[in-house]
Amino acid sequence: MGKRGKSNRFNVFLNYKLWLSSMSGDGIISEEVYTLLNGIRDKGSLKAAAEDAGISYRKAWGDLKQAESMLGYDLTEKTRGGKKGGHSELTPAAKKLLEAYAALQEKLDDAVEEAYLELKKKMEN
Amino acid sequence: MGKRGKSNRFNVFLNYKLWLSSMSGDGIISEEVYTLLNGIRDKGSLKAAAEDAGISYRKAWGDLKQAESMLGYDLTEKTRGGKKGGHSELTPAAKKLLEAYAALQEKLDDAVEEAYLELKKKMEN
DNA sequence: CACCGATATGTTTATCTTTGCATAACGGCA
DNA sequence: TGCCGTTATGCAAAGATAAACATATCGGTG
Repeated sequence: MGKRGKSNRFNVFLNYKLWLSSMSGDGIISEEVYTLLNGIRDKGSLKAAAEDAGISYRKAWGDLKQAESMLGYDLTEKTRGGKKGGHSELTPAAKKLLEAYAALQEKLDDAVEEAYLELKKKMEN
Repeated sequence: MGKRGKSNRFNVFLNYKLWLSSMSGDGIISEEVYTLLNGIRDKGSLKAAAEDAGISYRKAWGDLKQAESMLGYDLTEKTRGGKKGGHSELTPAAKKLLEAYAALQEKLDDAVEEAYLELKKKMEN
């Protein structure tokens, strides 16, 4: 600590959350869906992706379904039965979305970090 | 519509939400608190600010209290009784926070808008 | 000093979200 | 053909969040 004792540090973090929504406002595509899609790409299974994301399969399935209905096209191609019981994989559209979303997120992470530092500076002076 | 019929418009909006949180993760200062502070500044009353914000007085009061406890200093100076039953006003620290937050929000609004347009372009090509 | 309107706060309801449970379909494989 | 693991989906239970309700306190003012 400085010679004037405790400094007025702004000990608070800035967080943000992104989501896509339909014009009508109902239904969203949250970062959770983004996480799920990543998981599906890596694991080939919605069940595994849900577990990785720490949410119930029931919810993961519902969220994904809603996202697809909102966009108007499928994000996953899923099969039941077969050697491993079934599997899921991303459609080309989903891959495109993931790529675009990753770029968006990176850009916003930077913007938020920058904005936070400015806020902090203002609050600490 | 173009000659090839329906175009693949990306008819989805990008939304975002900001909040400040303590390091420990518990407790947040959401945009709601920002709205409340603005209302208090304009109306001189937490009750009125809560109504304007469309939330219950009970919640507004609790949110504000939590925000103050998180920051470690008061954002409002409140009195009970008196000619108008009581009133609330912002502390200098709160005014500073509001200013800083407004600047932050403007900057991020721009960043999000820009990022959205890029996303849209990528998804529509 | 009784009244008014706002702050202050505990307690109970209501609402919304997520999980959990149950059940079915599917298709390789032993 | 019976078993396995996954997708698919309805429904009830549990948890989280916010609203409502109930008081109490305070200090001008009529």
